[in-house]
Amino acid sequence: MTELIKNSNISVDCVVFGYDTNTKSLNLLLIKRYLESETDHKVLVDDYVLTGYHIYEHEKLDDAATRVLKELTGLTNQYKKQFKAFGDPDRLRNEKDILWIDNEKFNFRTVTIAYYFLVKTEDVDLTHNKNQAEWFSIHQLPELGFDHKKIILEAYEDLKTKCLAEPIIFELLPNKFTINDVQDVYESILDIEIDNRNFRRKLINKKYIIPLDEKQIGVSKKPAQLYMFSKDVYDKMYEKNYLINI
Amino acid sequence: MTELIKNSNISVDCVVFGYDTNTKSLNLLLIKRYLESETDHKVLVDDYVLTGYHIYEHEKLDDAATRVLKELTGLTNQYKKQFKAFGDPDRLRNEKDILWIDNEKFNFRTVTIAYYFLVKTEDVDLTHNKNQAEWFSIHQLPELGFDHKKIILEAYEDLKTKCLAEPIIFELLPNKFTINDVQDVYESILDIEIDNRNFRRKLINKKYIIPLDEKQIGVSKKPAQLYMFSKDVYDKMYEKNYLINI
DNA sequence: TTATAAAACGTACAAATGACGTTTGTTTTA
DNA sequence: TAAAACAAACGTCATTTGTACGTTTTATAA
Repeated sequence: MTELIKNSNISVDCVVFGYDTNTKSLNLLLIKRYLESETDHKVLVDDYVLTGYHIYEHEKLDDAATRVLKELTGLTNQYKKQFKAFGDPDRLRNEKDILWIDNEKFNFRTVTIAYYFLVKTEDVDLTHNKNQAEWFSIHQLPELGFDHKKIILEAYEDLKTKCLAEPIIFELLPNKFTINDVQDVYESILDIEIDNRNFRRKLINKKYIIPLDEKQIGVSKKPAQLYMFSKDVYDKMYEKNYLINI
Repeated sequence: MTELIKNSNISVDCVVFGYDTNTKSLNLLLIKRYLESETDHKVLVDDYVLTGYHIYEHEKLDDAATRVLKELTGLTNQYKKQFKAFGDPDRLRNEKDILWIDNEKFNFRTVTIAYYFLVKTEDVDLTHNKNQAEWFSIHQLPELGFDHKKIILEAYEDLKTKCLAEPIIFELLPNKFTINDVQDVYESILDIEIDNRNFRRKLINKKYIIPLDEKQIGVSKKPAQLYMFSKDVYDKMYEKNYLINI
């Protein structure tokens, strides 16, 4: 970590998706932006933004995103995807969207490389963070600064597509989970209802969904069978099936 | 179009995929890079690169990519996808990979926003181009400069995934095509063999594959039925099917 | 002991897929 | 002019997968 590239016009922005096992909901981690004018203390902006920062001189893009996530959540080794770059010349040029960095006005064109991360909300300790970070339901977003609403919506679309094609869903689950836990995550992300009986059969038949010699404990009804996901088995058995799905 | 951002460290690079109906092959448009040292005229680089250029001050990223494609091929309105940004700090720092722009050495870190385009090779007139542009089979690429091999391979992977999920294949076909034409494109892109009888049945049953009152002309065997693709019908009937395919 | 409710299993049918064989129709050649 | 050649187009069948439900099991709580 050395210093910032002078006058850098490249940044990373992180869309942090957090799944909350308790509420069974997909959430988004945003930080409060609250700025007053220097002269009359009138509130200029009072909204939320994604976390992002400029890239250090000798830093890879991926590493910059990882660093930003760590600063925000303390987490490392989370699932990460670079999904799009945003760089329209006017994307930071709204009257109210003047960005302040180290007390300097910063409103020239900035290209941001946008990433999304998958985390479990329970893993994040918001009180340890210097930013005013909060979780928001993906379906009830607050007022957002810059073009961050657009970035979020594109990240969400990408996530939905991705979770249908690859087993990233298990990034949001504990090591030991029930079939219904998996269904809950799918339903939260995709915002759909799934037939439990068919879903259960489909999942149980996967070789990489491995039943454990354990059941749920501390539940007030019939405890469910616990399973784990084996990435090894998945990777070994997996060969791209060229199913033309148009 | 105004002037370049001074000391800009952002560029676009274009991966131009071209389908050749005659050879039934997927090709890539690359430009020759040939540089000698100033002192002893030793050949420093003699390889190929993608076309790319820096972004004008008031230009959107997408527009920059479109401009680069037009300068290279004369084509506009081609299918375009921004698929990844590449910006590792050392990506242009190889000894031989010094980039010259307007006779000035340019070797600091540059982030490039990479796009791919789909074109028909027959639409491109290479002689009209000031660059030494050539088509290469996707399976027989020449020596490539910078990190362009990596960029190409990632573009190709993205294309393969994309063409399985969305009907972008028709961007590579004439308005009127036969079922076998479509199969040829899939086989070229995915590098697989498809059973013609099953493929034909599958395609004919799609409502947006519309049979015309026309057949092939000038063929030396039984002329095939011609079809067209209706994007209207596709868009109307299409609702995302949440088929979990893990 | 029984009621409860989620977990887990089962059935029936429709639709899609995969692996083939057969027929059709046009052009070429014998 | 008939036959050969060959791609186009159609057909069959077993298997898998998807969809829509009904039923049984089982641990806990009343």
